[in-house]
Amino acid sequence: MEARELTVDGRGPIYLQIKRAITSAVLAGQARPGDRIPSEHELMVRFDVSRMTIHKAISQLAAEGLVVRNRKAGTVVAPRRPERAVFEIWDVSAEAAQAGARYRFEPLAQAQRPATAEDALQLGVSEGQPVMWLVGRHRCNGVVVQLEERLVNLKAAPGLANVDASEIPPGRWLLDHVPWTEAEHTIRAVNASGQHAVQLEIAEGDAALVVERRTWRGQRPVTYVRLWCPGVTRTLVGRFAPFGGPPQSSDIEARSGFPKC
Amino acid sequence: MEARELTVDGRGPIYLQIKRAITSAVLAGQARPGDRIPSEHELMVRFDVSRMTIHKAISQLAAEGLVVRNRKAGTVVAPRRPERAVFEIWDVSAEAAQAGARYRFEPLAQAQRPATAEDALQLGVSEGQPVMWLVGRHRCNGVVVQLEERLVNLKAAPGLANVDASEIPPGRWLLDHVPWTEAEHTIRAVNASGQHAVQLEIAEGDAALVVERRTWRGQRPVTYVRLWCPGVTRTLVGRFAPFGGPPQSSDIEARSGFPKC
DNA sequence: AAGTGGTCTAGACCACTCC
DNA sequence: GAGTGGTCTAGACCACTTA
Repeated sequence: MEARELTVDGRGPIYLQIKRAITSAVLAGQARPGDRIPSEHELMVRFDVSRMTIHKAISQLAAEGLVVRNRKAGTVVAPRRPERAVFEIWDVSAEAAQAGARYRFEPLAQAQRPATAEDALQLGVSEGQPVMWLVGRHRCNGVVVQLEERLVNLKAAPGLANVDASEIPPGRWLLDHVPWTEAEHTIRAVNASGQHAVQLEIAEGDAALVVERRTWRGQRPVTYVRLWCPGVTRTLVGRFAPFGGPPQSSDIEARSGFPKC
Repeated sequence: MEARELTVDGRGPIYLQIKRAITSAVLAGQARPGDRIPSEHELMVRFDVSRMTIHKAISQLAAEGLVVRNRKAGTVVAPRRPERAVFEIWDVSAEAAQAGARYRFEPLAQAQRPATAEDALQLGVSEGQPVMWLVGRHRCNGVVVQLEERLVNLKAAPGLANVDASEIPPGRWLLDHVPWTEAEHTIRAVNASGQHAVQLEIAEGDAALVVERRTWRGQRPVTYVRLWCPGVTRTLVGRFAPFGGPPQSSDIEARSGFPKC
Protein backbone atom coordinates (compact mmCIF):
# COMPACT_ATOMS: atom_id res chain seq x y z
CA MET A 1 0.00 0.00 0.00
CA GLU A 2 1.30 3.43 -0.93
CA ALA A 3 0.74 6.41 1.34
CA ARG A 4 -0.59 8.50 -1.56
CA GLU A 5 -3.43 6.01 -2.12
CA LEU A 6 -4.91 6.89 1.25
CA THR A 7 -7.45 9.67 1.56
CA VAL A 8 -9.18 11.12 4.60
CA ASP A 9 -12.69 12.51 4.80
CA GLY A 10 -12.18 15.53 7.03
CA ARG A 11 -14.71 14.36 9.60
CA GLY A 12 -13.65 14.15 13.24
CA PRO A 13 -10.17 13.90 14.74
CA ILE A 14 -7.42 13.40 12.19
CA TYR A 15 -6.14 10.25 13.91
CA LEU A 16 -9.55 8.63 13.52
CA GLN A 17 -9.67 9.69 9.87
CA ILE A 18 -6.35 7.98 9.32
CA LYS A 19 -7.55 4.86 11.12
CA ARG A 20 -10.63 4.76 8.92
CA ALA A 21 -8.62 5.31 5.75
CA ILE A 22 -6.34 2.37 6.49
CA THR A 23 -9.15 0.12 7.72
CA SER A 24 -11.24 0.65 4.63
CA ALA A 25 -8.25 0.08 2.35
CA VAL A 26 -7.70 -3.28 4.04
CA LEU A 27 -11.35 -4.29 3.96
CA ALA A 28 -11.64 -3.23 0.33
CA GLY A 29 -8.85 -5.65 -0.45
CA GLN A 30 -6.33 -2.97 -1.52
CA ALA A 31 -3.96 -4.46 1.02
CA ARG A 32 -3.90 -8.18 1.70
CA PRO A 33 -2.61 -9.93 4.81
CA GLY A 34 1.17 -9.55 4.92
CA ASP A 35 1.23 -6.39 2.80
CA ARG A 36 3.17 -3.50 4.19
CA ILE A 37 1.52 -0.32 5.54
CA PRO A 38 3.44 2.95 5.00
CA SER A 39 5.83 3.76 7.84
CA GLU A 40 4.98 6.38 10.43
CA HIS A 41 7.38 8.78 8.71
CA GLU A 42 5.73 8.33 5.31
CA LEU A 43 2.25 8.85 6.77
CA MET A 44 3.47 11.88 8.72
CA VAL A 45 4.60 13.48 5.45
CA ARG A 46 1.51 12.33 3.55
CA PHE A 47 -1.00 13.82 5.98
CA ASP A 48 1.19 16.64 7.32
CA VAL A 49 0.66 15.75 10.97
CA SER A 50 3.08 14.99 13.77
CA ARG A 51 4.44 11.53 14.33
CA MET A 52 2.59 11.17 17.65
CA THR A 53 -0.71 11.51 15.83
CA ILE A 54 0.20 8.85 13.29
CA HIS A 55 1.51 6.64 16.05
CA LYS A 56 -1.76 6.90 17.93
CA ALA A 57 -3.74 5.85 14.86
CA ILE A 58 -1.55 2.91 13.89
CA SER A 59 -0.93 1.62 17.39
CA GLN A 60 -4.69 1.53 17.97
CA LEU A 61 -5.11 -0.48 14.77
CA ALA A 62 -2.46 -2.85 16.08
CA ALA A 63 -4.28 -3.16 19.41
CA GLU A 64 -7.46 -3.99 17.50
CA GLY A 65 -5.68 -6.69 15.53
CA LEU A 66 -5.94 -5.23 12.04
CA VAL A 67 -2.19 -4.79 11.63
CA VAL A 68 0.98 -6.19 13.17
CA ARG A 69 3.90 -3.95 13.98
CA ASN A 70 7.55 -4.92 13.92
CA ARG A 71 10.60 -2.83 14.44
CA LYS A 72 12.66 -2.39 11.35
CA ALA A 73 10.36 -4.61 9.31
CA GLY A 74 7.55 -2.06 9.62
CA THR A 75 3.80 -2.54 9.88
CA VAL A 76 1.96 -5.18 7.89
CA VAL A 77 -1.67 -6.20 7.53
CA ALA A 78 -2.44 -8.95 10.06
CA PRO A 79 -3.16 -12.48 8.88
CA ARG A 80 -6.87 -13.06 8.64
CA ARG A 81 -8.29 -14.41 11.84
CA PRO A 82 -9.96 -17.78 11.64
CA GLU A 83 -13.63 -17.37 10.98
CA ARG A 84 -15.12 -17.36 14.41
CA ALA A 85 -18.31 -17.03 16.33
CA VAL A 86 -18.46 -15.11 19.56
CA PHE A 87 -21.30 -15.51 21.97
CA GLU A 88 -22.05 -13.78 25.17
CA ILE A 89 -24.40 -15.20 27.70
CA TRP A 90 -25.56 -12.52 30.05
CA ASP A 91 -27.24 -12.41 33.35
CA VAL A 92 -30.73 -13.59 32.56
CA SER A 93 -32.51 -11.11 34.83
CA ALA A 94 -30.74 -8.21 33.12
CA GLU A 95 -31.72 -9.57 29.73
CA ALA A 96 -35.30 -9.95 30.78
CA ALA A 97 -35.42 -6.44 32.19
CA GLN A 98 -34.05 -5.07 28.95
CA ALA A 99 -36.55 -7.03 26.90
CA GLY A 100 -39.37 -5.76 29.07
CA ALA A 101 -40.35 -9.28 30.09
CA ARG A 102 -41.88 -10.34 33.38
CA TYR A 103 -39.07 -11.96 35.35
CA ARG A 104 -39.01 -14.04 38.49
CA PHE A 105 -36.34 -16.01 40.32
CA GLU A 106 -37.68 -19.07 42.04
CA PRO A 107 -35.47 -20.63 44.73
CA LEU A 108 -35.86 -24.41 44.79
CA ALA A 109 -33.29 -25.61 47.29
CA GLN A 110 -30.58 -24.24 49.47
CA ALA A 111 -28.12 -25.69 51.94
CA GLN A 112 -25.05 -24.62 53.84
CA ARG A 113 -22.63 -27.49 54.36
CA PRO A 114 -19.01 -28.58 54.49
CA ALA A 115 -17.81 -29.28 50.95
CA THR A 116 -18.36 -32.87 49.87
CA ALA A 117 -15.78 -34.55 47.67
CA GLU A 118 -17.79 -33.62 44.59
CA ASP A 119 -18.28 -30.00 45.73
CA ALA A 120 -14.57 -29.73 46.36
CA LEU A 121 -13.76 -30.98 42.88
CA GLN A 122 -16.21 -28.72 41.11
CA LEU A 123 -15.53 -25.56 43.08
CA GLY A 124 -11.83 -26.11 43.56
CA VAL A 125 -11.73 -25.86 47.35
CA SER A 126 -10.62 -28.40 49.96
CA GLU A 127 -13.08 -30.96 51.21
CA GLY A 128 -14.85 -29.77 54.32
CA GLN A 129 -14.61 -26.05 53.55
CA PRO A 130 -17.93 -24.25 54.13
CA VAL A 131 -19.96 -23.93 50.94
CA MET A 132 -23.44 -22.80 50.04
CA TRP A 133 -25.41 -24.92 47.59
CA LEU A 134 -28.33 -23.35 45.74
CA VAL A 135 -30.78 -24.42 43.08
CA GLY A 136 -33.18 -21.96 41.46
CA ARG A 137 -35.19 -21.30 38.37
CA HIS A 138 -35.40 -18.17 36.26
CA ARG A 139 -38.81 -17.62 34.73
CA CYS A 140 -39.62 -15.15 32.04
CA ASN A 141 -43.29 -14.46 31.33
CA GLY A 142 -44.05 -17.60 33.26
CA VAL A 143 -41.80 -19.91 31.24
CA VAL A 144 -38.62 -21.45 32.62
CA VAL A 145 -35.71 -19.94 30.72
CA GLN A 146 -32.91 -21.13 32.95
CA LEU A 147 -32.23 -23.59 35.72
CA GLU A 148 -29.34 -22.69 37.98
CA GLU A 149 -27.31 -25.02 40.20
CA ARG A 150 -24.71 -23.12 42.15
CA LEU A 151 -21.95 -23.73 44.67
CA VAL A 152 -20.45 -20.77 46.48
CA ASN A 153 -17.23 -20.71 48.48
CA LEU A 154 -18.37 -19.08 51.73
CA LYS A 155 -14.77 -18.18 52.57
CA ALA A 156 -14.81 -15.89 49.53
CA ALA A 157 -18.35 -14.60 50.02
CA PRO A 158 -19.18 -14.81 53.74
CA GLY A 159 -22.07 -12.34 53.50
CA LEU A 160 -24.08 -14.66 51.26
CA ALA A 161 -25.18 -16.78 54.21
CA ASN A 162 -27.44 -13.94 55.33
CA VAL A 163 -29.04 -13.23 51.95
CA ASP A 164 -32.62 -14.26 51.23
CA ALA A 165 -32.45 -15.98 47.83
CA SER A 166 -36.12 -15.32 47.16
CA GLU A 167 -35.43 -11.58 47.35
CA ILE A 168 -32.10 -11.32 45.53
CA PRO A 169 -30.91 -14.01 43.12
CA PRO A 170 -27.55 -15.22 44.44
CA GLY A 171 -25.84 -14.51 41.11
CA ARG A 172 -26.89 -10.89 41.35
CA TRP A 173 -25.72 -10.62 44.94
CA LEU A 174 -22.31 -12.11 44.18
CA LEU A 175 -21.82 -9.75 41.26
CA ASP A 176 -22.57 -6.75 43.45
CA HIS A 177 -20.42 -7.83 46.38
CA VAL A 178 -17.55 -10.00 45.15
CA PRO A 179 -15.56 -8.73 42.17
CA TRP A 180 -14.16 -11.61 40.12
CA THR A 181 -10.83 -11.52 38.39
CA GLU A 182 -11.04 -14.62 36.27
CA ALA A 183 -13.71 -16.86 34.83
CA GLU A 184 -13.89 -20.11 32.93
CA HIS A 185 -16.85 -21.32 30.93
CA THR A 186 -17.83 -24.40 29.07
CA ILE A 187 -20.89 -24.92 26.93
CA ARG A 188 -22.41 -28.09 25.58
CA ALA A 189 -25.65 -29.62 24.39
CA VAL A 190 -27.20 -32.42 26.43
CA ASN A 191 -30.37 -34.46 26.54
CA ALA A 192 -32.23 -33.39 29.67
CA SER A 193 -33.09 -36.30 31.90
CA GLY A 194 -34.88 -37.08 35.11
CA GLN A 195 -35.10 -34.29 37.60
CA HIS A 196 -33.48 -31.79 35.27
CA ALA A 197 -36.20 -32.27 32.68
CA VAL A 198 -38.86 -31.92 35.37
CA GLN A 199 -37.31 -28.75 36.76
CA LEU A 200 -36.89 -27.28 33.28
CA GLU A 201 -40.50 -28.20 32.50
CA ILE A 202 -39.51 -29.95 29.29
CA ALA A 203 -39.83 -33.54 28.13
CA GLU A 204 -37.32 -36.22 29.06
CA GLY A 205 -34.61 -36.29 26.41
CA ASP A 206 -35.25 -32.80 25.04
CA ALA A 207 -32.08 -30.94 24.10
CA ALA A 208 -30.74 -28.33 26.50
CA LEU A 209 -27.76 -26.02 26.51
CA VAL A 210 -25.61 -26.36 29.60
CA VAL A 211 -23.23 -23.59 30.54
CA GLU A 212 -20.79 -24.15 33.37
CA ARG A 213 -19.06 -21.17 34.87
CA ARG A 214 -16.30 -21.01 37.45
CA THR A 215 -15.08 -17.68 38.78
CA TRP A 216 -12.10 -16.75 40.91
CA ARG A 217 -11.02 -13.72 42.85
CA GLY A 218 -7.27 -13.90 42.62
CA GLN A 219 -6.37 -17.49 43.55
CA ARG A 220 -9.56 -18.10 45.49
CA PRO A 221 -12.52 -19.84 43.87
CA VAL A 222 -15.72 -17.84 44.27
CA THR A 223 -18.50 -19.80 42.65
CA TYR A 224 -19.29 -22.74 40.38
CA VAL A 225 -22.58 -22.61 38.55
CA ARG A 226 -24.32 -24.85 36.04
CA LEU A 227 -26.94 -23.08 33.93
CA TRP A 228 -29.44 -25.18 32.02
CA CYS A 229 -31.27 -23.51 29.15
CA PRO A 230 -34.09 -25.31 27.32
CA GLY A 231 -32.95 -25.69 23.72
CA VAL A 232 -36.20 -24.67 22.16
CA THR A 233 -36.88 -21.42 23.98
CA ARG A 234 -33.43 -20.00 24.06
CA THR A 235 -31.29 -18.90 21.17
CA LEU A 236 -28.19 -16.80 21.51
CA VAL A 237 -27.44 -14.23 18.87
CA GLY A 238 -24.35 -12.13 18.32
CA ARG A 239 -23.60 -9.67 15.56
CA PHE A 240 -20.23 -8.05 15.13
CA ALA A 241 -17.36 -6.95 12.91
CA PRO A 242 -14.15 -8.94 12.46
CA PHE A 243 -11.94 -6.16 13.84
CA GLY A 244 -12.27 -3.70 16.64
CA GLY A 245 -12.33 -5.71 19.80
CA PRO A 246 -15.09 -7.60 21.54
CA PRO A 247 -18.67 -7.33 20.48
CA GLN A 248 -20.14 -4.31 22.20
CA SER A 249 -23.52 -4.63 23.82
CA SER A 250 -24.85 -2.40 21.06
CA ASP A 251 -23.74 -4.97 18.49
CA ILE A 252 -25.89 -7.62 20.04
CA GLU A 253 -29.26 -7.00 18.58
CA ALA A 254 -31.17 -9.87 20.07
CA ARG A 255 -29.31 -11.76 22.72
CA SER A 256 -31.81 -14.43 23.38
CA GLY A 257 -35.31 -15.41 22.54
CA PHE A 258 -37.87 -15.13 25.29
CA PRO A 259 -41.31 -16.62 25.13
CA LYS A 260 -43.90 -14.05 24.09
CA CYS A 261 -41.68 -11.03 24.52
CA MET B 1 -9.27 6.78 45.48
CA GLU B 2 -6.44 9.12 46.38
CA ALA B 3 -3.45 9.54 44.09
CA ARG B 4 -1.04 8.98 46.99
CA GLU B 5 -2.47 5.49 47.57
CA LEU B 6 -1.17 4.35 44.19
CA THR B 7 2.27 2.85 43.87
CA VAL B 8 4.20 1.68 40.85
CA ASP B 9 6.66 -1.19 40.66
CA GLY B 10 9.34 0.27 38.40
CA ARG B 11 9.05 -2.54 35.86
CA GLY B 12 8.48 -1.61 32.23
CA PRO B 13 7.14 1.59 30.69
CA ILE B 14 5.77 4.04 33.22
CA TYR B 15 2.36 4.22 31.53
CA LEU B 16 1.93 0.46 31.95
CA GLN B 17 2.99 0.71 35.58
CA ILE B 18 0.30 3.32 36.14
CA LYS B 19 -2.27 1.15 34.36
CA ARG B 20 -1.37 -1.78 36.58
CA ALA B 21 -1.50 0.31 39.74
CA ILE B 22 -5.02 1.51 38.98
CA THR B 23 -6.25 -1.88 37.77
CA SER B 24 -5.06 -3.68 40.88
CA ALA B 25 -6.54 -1.03 43.16
CA VAL B 26 -9.91 -1.56 41.48
CA LEU B 27 -9.73 -5.36 41.58
CA ALA B 28 -8.62 -5.27 45.22
CA GLY B 29 -11.80 -3.39 46.01
CA GLN B 30 -10.03 -0.17 47.04
CA ALA B 31 -12.22 1.60 44.51
CA ARG B 32 -15.77 0.46 43.87
CA PRO B 33 -17.86 1.11 40.78
CA GLY B 34 -18.71 4.80 40.61
CA ASP B 35 -15.72 5.88 42.71
CA ARG B 36 -13.63 8.66 41.29
CA ILE B 37 -10.09 8.10 39.92
CA PRO B 38 -7.62 10.96 40.44
CA SER B 39 -7.64 13.48 37.59
CA GLU B 40 -4.89 13.50 35.00
CA HIS B 41 -3.41 16.56 36.67
CA GLU B 42 -3.27 14.88 40.09
CA LEU B 43 -1.66 11.75 38.65
CA MET B 44 0.80 13.87 36.69
CA VAL B 45 1.95 15.49 39.93
CA ARG B 46 1.87 12.18 41.83
CA PHE B 47 4.12 10.28 39.41
CA ASP B 48 6.05 13.27 38.06
CA VAL B 49 5.38 12.45 34.43
CA SER B 50 3.87 14.46 31.62
CA ARG B 51 0.15 14.64 31.06
CA MET B 52 0.41 12.75 27.75
CA THR B 53 1.80 9.75 29.59
CA ILE B 54 -1.01 9.76 32.15
CA HIS B 55 -3.53 10.28 29.39
CA LYS B 56 -2.25 7.24 27.51
CA ALA B 57 -2.60 5.05 30.60
CA ILE B 58 -6.08 6.18 31.59
CA SER B 59 -7.51 6.33 28.08
CA GLN B 60 -6.39 2.74 27.52
CA LEU B 61 -8.13 1.71 30.72
CA ALA B 62 -11.24 3.46 29.43
CA ALA B 63 -10.98 1.60 26.10
CA GLU B 64 -10.73 -1.65 28.05
CA GLY B 65 -13.86 -0.82 30.01
CA LEU B 66 -12.36 -0.59 33.50
CA VAL B 67 -13.17 3.11 33.89
CA VAL B 68 -15.52 5.62 32.33
CA ARG B 69 -14.35 9.11 31.48
CA ASN B 70 -16.45 12.26 31.52
CA ARG B 71 -15.42 15.80 30.95
CA LYS B 72 -15.71 17.92 34.04
CA ALA B 73 -17.03 15.02 36.12
CA GLY B 74 -13.71 13.21 35.80
CA THR B 75 -12.94 9.50 35.58
CA VAL B 76 -14.84 6.92 37.59
CA VAL B 77 -14.65 3.15 37.99
CA ALA B 78 -17.02 1.54 35.49
CA PRO B 79 -20.17 -0.19 36.72
CA ARG B 80 -19.62 -3.92 37.04
CA ARG B 81 -20.50 -5.71 33.87
CA PRO B 82 -23.22 -8.31 34.11
CA GLU B 83 -21.67 -11.67 34.81
CA ARG B 84 -21.21 -13.05 31.37
CA ALA B 85 -19.87 -15.94 29.41
CA VAL B 86 -18.00 -15.40 26.19
CA PHE B 87 -17.49 -18.23 23.77
CA GLU B 88 -15.63 -18.35 20.58
CA ILE B 89 -16.16 -21.07 18.08
CA TRP B 90 -13.24 -21.25 15.72
CA ASP B 91 -12.60 -22.80 12.40
CA VAL B 92 -12.55 -26.49 13.19
CA SER B 93 -9.62 -27.35 10.91
CA ALA B 94 -7.47 -24.73 12.62
CA GLU B 95 -8.42 -26.12 16.01
CA ALA B 96 -7.61 -29.62 14.95
CA ALA B 97 -4.27 -28.58 13.54
CA GLN B 98 -3.38 -26.84 16.77
CA ALA B 99 -4.43 -29.83 18.83
CA GLY B 100 -2.31 -32.09 16.66
CA ALA B 101 -5.31 -34.17 15.64
CA ARG B 102 -5.79 -35.95 12.35
CA TYR B 103 -8.24 -33.81 10.40
CA ARG B 104 -10.23 -34.43 7.25
CA PHE B 105 -12.95 -32.55 5.42
CA GLU B 106 -15.40 -34.83 3.69
CA PRO B 107 -17.57 -33.23 0.99
CA LEU B 108 -21.02 -34.85 0.91
CA ALA B 109 -22.99 -32.82 -1.60
CA GLN B 110 -22.57 -29.77 -3.77
CA ALA B 111 -24.75 -27.92 -6.24
CA GLN B 112 -24.72 -24.66 -8.12
CA ARG B 113 -28.23 -23.32 -8.65
CA PRO B 114 -30.42 -20.25 -8.80
CA ALA B 115 -31.50 -19.35 -5.27
CA THR B 116 -34.72 -21.02 -4.20
CA ALA B 117 -37.15 -19.13 -2.00
CA GLU B 118 -35.62 -20.76 1.08
CA ASP B 119 -32.04 -20.05 -0.06
CA ALA B 120 -33.00 -16.43 -0.69
CA LEU B 121 -34.45 -16.08 2.79
CA GLN B 122 -31.53 -17.69 4.57
CA LEU B 123 -28.75 -16.01 2.62
CA GLY B 124 -30.48 -12.68 2.12
CA VAL B 125 -30.26 -12.50 -1.66
CA SER B 126 -33.01 -12.25 -4.28
CA GLU B 127 -34.63 -15.42 -5.53
CA GLY B 128 -32.91 -16.70 -8.65
CA GLN B 129 -29.47 -15.26 -7.86
CA PRO B 130 -26.69 -17.80 -8.42
CA VAL B 131 -25.74 -19.64 -5.24
CA MET B 132 -23.55 -22.58 -4.33
CA TRP B 133 -24.93 -25.14 -1.89
CA LEU B 134 -22.51 -27.39 -0.06
CA VAL B 135 -22.70 -30.05 2.61
CA GLY B 136 -19.61 -31.51 4.22
CA ARG B 137 -18.32 -33.21 7.33
CA HIS B 138 -15.32 -32.40 9.46
CA ARG B 139 -13.67 -35.43 10.98
CA CYS B 140 -11.09 -35.39 13.71
CA ASN B 141 -9.25 -38.64 14.41
CA GLY B 142 -11.95 -40.39 12.45
CA VAL B 143 -14.89 -39.03 14.46
CA VAL B 144 -17.38 -36.52 13.08
CA VAL B 145 -16.90 -33.29 14.99
CA GLN B 146 -18.93 -31.02 12.76
CA LEU B 147 -21.47 -31.19 9.97
CA GLU B 148 -21.56 -28.15 7.73
CA GLU B 149 -24.41 -26.99 5.51
CA ARG B 150 -23.48 -23.90 3.54
CA LEU B 151 -24.93 -21.49 1.05
CA VAL B 152 -22.61 -19.08 -0.76
CA ASN B 153 -23.59 -16.02 -2.76
CA LEU B 154 -21.66 -16.55 -6.00
CA LYS B 155 -21.99 -12.86 -6.85
CA ALA B 156 -19.83 -12.15 -3.78
CA ALA B 157 -17.46 -15.09 -4.29
CA PRO B 158 -17.38 -15.94 -8.01
CA GLY B 159 -14.10 -17.86 -7.78
CA LEU B 160 -15.65 -20.51 -5.53
CA ALA B 161 -17.30 -22.24 -8.49
CA ASN B 162 -13.87 -23.46 -9.60
CA VAL B 163 -12.69 -24.75 -6.21
CA ASP B 164 -12.48 -28.46 -5.50
CA ALA B 165 -14.17 -28.88 -2.11
CA SER B 166 -12.35 -32.13 -1.44
CA GLU B 167 -9.04 -30.26 -1.63
CA ILE B 168 -9.88 -27.03 0.19
CA PRO B 169 -12.83 -26.78 2.59
CA PRO B 170 -15.06 -24.01 1.29
CA GLY B 171 -14.96 -22.17 4.61
CA ARG B 172 -11.19 -22.01 4.38
CA TRP B 173 -11.31 -20.79 0.78
CA LEU B 174 -13.81 -18.05 1.57
CA LEU B 175 -11.75 -16.83 4.48
CA ASP B 176 -8.67 -16.55 2.29
CA HIS B 177 -10.39 -14.88 -0.64
CA VAL B 178 -13.37 -12.89 0.57
CA PRO B 179 -12.81 -10.63 3.60
CA TRP B 180 -15.99 -10.21 5.61
CA THR B 181 -16.98 -7.04 7.36
CA GLU B 182 -19.86 -8.25 9.47
CA ALA B 183 -21.12 -11.49 10.91
CA GLU B 184 -24.15 -12.71 12.81
CA HIS B 185 -24.36 -15.91 14.80
CA THR B 186 -26.96 -17.86 16.63
CA ILE B 187 -26.47 -20.92 18.77
CA ARG B 188 -28.98 -23.38 20.11
CA ALA B 189 -29.37 -26.95 21.29
CA VAL B 190 -31.53 -29.33 19.24
CA ASN B 191 -32.40 -32.98 19.10
CA ALA B 192 -30.78 -34.38 15.97
CA SER B 193 -33.24 -36.13 13.73
CA GLY B 194 -33.38 -38.09 10.50
CA GLN B 195 -30.65 -37.37 8.03
CA HIS B 196 -28.82 -35.04 10.38
CA ALA B 197 -28.42 -37.79 12.96
CA VAL B 198 -27.19 -40.14 10.27
CA GLN B 199 -24.69 -37.66 8.90
CA LEU B 200 -23.46 -36.80 12.40
CA GLU B 201 -23.17 -40.50 13.16
CA ILE B 202 -25.16 -40.16 16.36
CA ALA B 203 -28.47 -41.63 17.49
CA GLU B 204 -31.79 -40.12 16.56
CA GLY B 205 -32.76 -37.59 19.23
CA ASP B 206 -29.26 -37.05 20.61
CA ALA B 207 -28.53 -33.46 21.58
CA ALA B 208 -26.48 -31.35 19.18
CA LEU B 209 -25.27 -27.77 19.18
CA VAL B 210 -26.29 -25.85 16.09
CA VAL B 211 -24.43 -22.69 15.17
CA GLU B 212 -25.75 -20.56 12.34
CA ARG B 213 -23.47 -17.96 10.85
CA ARG B 214 -24.20 -15.27 8.29
CA THR B 215 -21.45 -13.04 6.95
CA TRP B 216 -21.52 -9.93 4.82
CA ARG B 217 -19.01 -7.91 2.89
CA GLY B 218 -20.42 -4.41 3.14
CA GLN B 219 -24.08 -4.70 2.21
CA ARG B 220 -23.63 -7.92 0.25
CA PRO B 221 -24.30 -11.29 1.86
CA VAL B 222 -21.38 -13.68 1.46
CA THR B 223 -22.36 -16.94 3.07
CA TYR B 224 -24.86 -18.63 5.33
CA VAL B 225 -23.69 -21.72 7.15
CA ARG B 226 -25.24 -24.10 9.66
CA LEU B 227 -22.74 -26.02 11.77
CA TRP B 228 -23.91 -29.08 13.67
CA CYS B 229 -21.76 -30.28 16.55
CA PRO B 230 -22.53 -33.55 18.35
CA GLY B 231 -23.29 -32.62 21.95
CA VAL B 232 -21.25 -35.40 23.50
CA THR B 233 -17.97 -34.96 21.68
CA ARG B 234 -17.75 -31.21 21.62
CA THR B 235 -17.44 -28.85 24.52
CA LEU B 236 -16.43 -25.24 24.20
CA VAL B 237 -14.25 -23.71 26.85
CA GLY B 238 -13.25 -20.12 27.41
CA ARG B 239 -11.19 -18.63 30.20
CA PHE B 240 -10.73 -14.92 30.62
CA ALA B 241 -10.64 -11.86 32.82
CA PRO B 242 -13.52 -9.44 33.27
CA PHE B 243 -11.56 -6.49 31.90
CA GLY B 244 -9.13 -6.06 29.09
CA GLY B 245 -11.13 -6.68 25.97
CA PRO B 246 -12.06 -9.90 24.26
CA PRO B 247 -10.62 -13.22 25.29
CA GLN B 248 -7.29 -13.60 23.53
CA SER B 249 -6.49 -16.88 21.91
CA SER B 250 -3.90 -17.41 24.63
CA ASP B 251 -6.66 -17.17 27.23
CA ILE B 252 -8.47 -20.09 25.75
CA GLU B 253 -6.74 -23.08 27.16
CA ALA B 254 -8.85 -25.82 25.69
CA ARG B 255 -11.20 -24.62 23.04
CA SER B 256 -12.97 -27.85 22.38
CA GLY B 257 -12.79 -31.46 23.18
CA PHE B 258 -11.67 -33.76 20.41
CA PRO B 259 -11.93 -37.50 20.56
CA LYS B 260 -8.64 -39.08 21.57
CA CYS B 261 -6.58 -35.91 21.26
C1' DA C 1 -16.52 29.98 34.99
C1' DA C 2 -13.81 26.33 36.01
C1' DG C 3 -12.44 21.74 35.75
C1' DT C 4 -11.80 18.01 33.02
C1' DG C 5 -10.55 15.22 29.26
C1' DG C 6 -9.48 15.09 23.80
C1' DT C 7 -6.36 16.23 20.58
C1' DC C 8 -2.16 17.78 18.65
C1' DT C 9 2.78 19.53 18.07
C1' DA C 10 7.83 19.29 17.40
C1' DG C 11 10.92 17.68 19.10
C1' DA C 12 13.87 13.75 21.87
C1' DC C 13 16.10 9.29 23.16
C1' DC C 14 15.94 4.47 23.09
C1' DA C 15 15.43 -0.61 21.61
C1' DC C 16 15.05 -3.75 18.39
C1' DT C 17 16.13 -5.98 14.08
C1' DC C 18 17.34 -6.55 9.56
C1' DC C 19 21.01 -5.80 6.17
C1' DG D 1 24.40 1.15 10.43
C1' DA D 2 20.00 2.43 9.20
C1' DG D 3 15.22 2.03 9.51
C1' DT D 4 11.57 1.30 12.31
C1' DG D 5 8.49 1.59 16.09
C1' DG D 6 8.03 2.58 21.59
C1' DT D 7 8.09 5.90 24.83
C1' DC D 8 8.20 10.38 26.74
C1' DT D 9 8.20 15.65 27.28
C1' DA D 10 6.34 20.36 27.94
C1' DG D 11 3.82 22.76 26.26
C1' DA D 12 -0.88 24.29 23.50
C1' DC D 13 -5.79 24.92 22.18
C1' DC D 14 -10.31 23.17 22.22
C1' DA D 15 -14.87 20.89 23.64
C1' DC D 16 -17.76 19.44 26.82
C1' DT D 17 -20.18 19.39 31.22
C1' DT D 18 -21.31 20.62 35.58
C1' DA D 19 -21.46 23.84 39.38
